[in-house]
Amino acid sequence: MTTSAQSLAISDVAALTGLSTHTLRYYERAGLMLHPIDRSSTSQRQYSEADVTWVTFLTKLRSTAMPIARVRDYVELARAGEDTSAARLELLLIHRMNVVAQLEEMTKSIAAIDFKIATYQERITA
Amino acid sequence: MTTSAQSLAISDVAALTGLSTHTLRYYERAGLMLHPIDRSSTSQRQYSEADVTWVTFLTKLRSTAMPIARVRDYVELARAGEDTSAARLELLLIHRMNVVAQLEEMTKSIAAIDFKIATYQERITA
DNA sequence: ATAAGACTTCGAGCGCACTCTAAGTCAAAT
DNA sequence: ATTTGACTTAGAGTGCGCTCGAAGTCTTAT
Repeated sequence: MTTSAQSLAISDVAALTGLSTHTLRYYERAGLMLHPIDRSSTSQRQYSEADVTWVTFLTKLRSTAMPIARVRDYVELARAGEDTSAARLELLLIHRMNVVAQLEEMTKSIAAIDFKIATYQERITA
Repeated sequence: MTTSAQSLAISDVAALTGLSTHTLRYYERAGLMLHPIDRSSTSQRQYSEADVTWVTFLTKLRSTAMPIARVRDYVELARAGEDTSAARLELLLIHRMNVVAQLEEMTKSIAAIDFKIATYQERITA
């Protein structure tokens, strides 16, 4: 239900990002968007390309387990203007450390699972 | 509060595994243990080394986002006896695929985050 | 002997992140 | 003209995984 080359309907954004329209509205309500999404004359949301770019980045933060509240902190800094760059950088660097720790833990876990898998495979082929 | 060299109190297991005593009891109630944990004469739980080994593996499954219900499926297979080995192997192999997919997604996400971090660092040093 | 503290049970409560419902408006298709 | 289906809102409901509370028992230290 695209209304122009420049603006996308919520269903388009849902299709592009893999989020449901419910979730997109929820994210906006939860203060995770950089600004309220533009509305048509009939008050339907009109997403810009930049909005989609942001939603896409947002899903990267979420898929690395950044809590909604932290994303909101980041967004509030972004809305506060250019002089919060250092604070936003710090927030991302701290998050990056968490992600690296998660990856390490998962890597250790998969090694344990692989070990178990190997014992099953030996047992079964025997 | 260890009661012997062979059996461990719930608080010991909590300390060893990083889980809370509440969580250990919850896991048992939820059917995630291979069998009910032995009790002392005063009905306090007495964990064996094998129990701790299992809890440790269980935390590996959980830390790779295996749902409680799937862990329970695995445990029920294990309880059903030796001839469910193939089914347990299959369950672990499917889980392994999920974990690899998660790792890939997180790796893509961290790349996007790193890109963003780099733009902040350029902006700040400029 | 008494007090402190760890244990027990069962069930309720919580936090997170959606996810859905209901009632209503609007636009495009037949 | 009417039906279909997507959209809107506010608020309630859901599912998961714990997490806690209350009331009581038992052990250990003073």
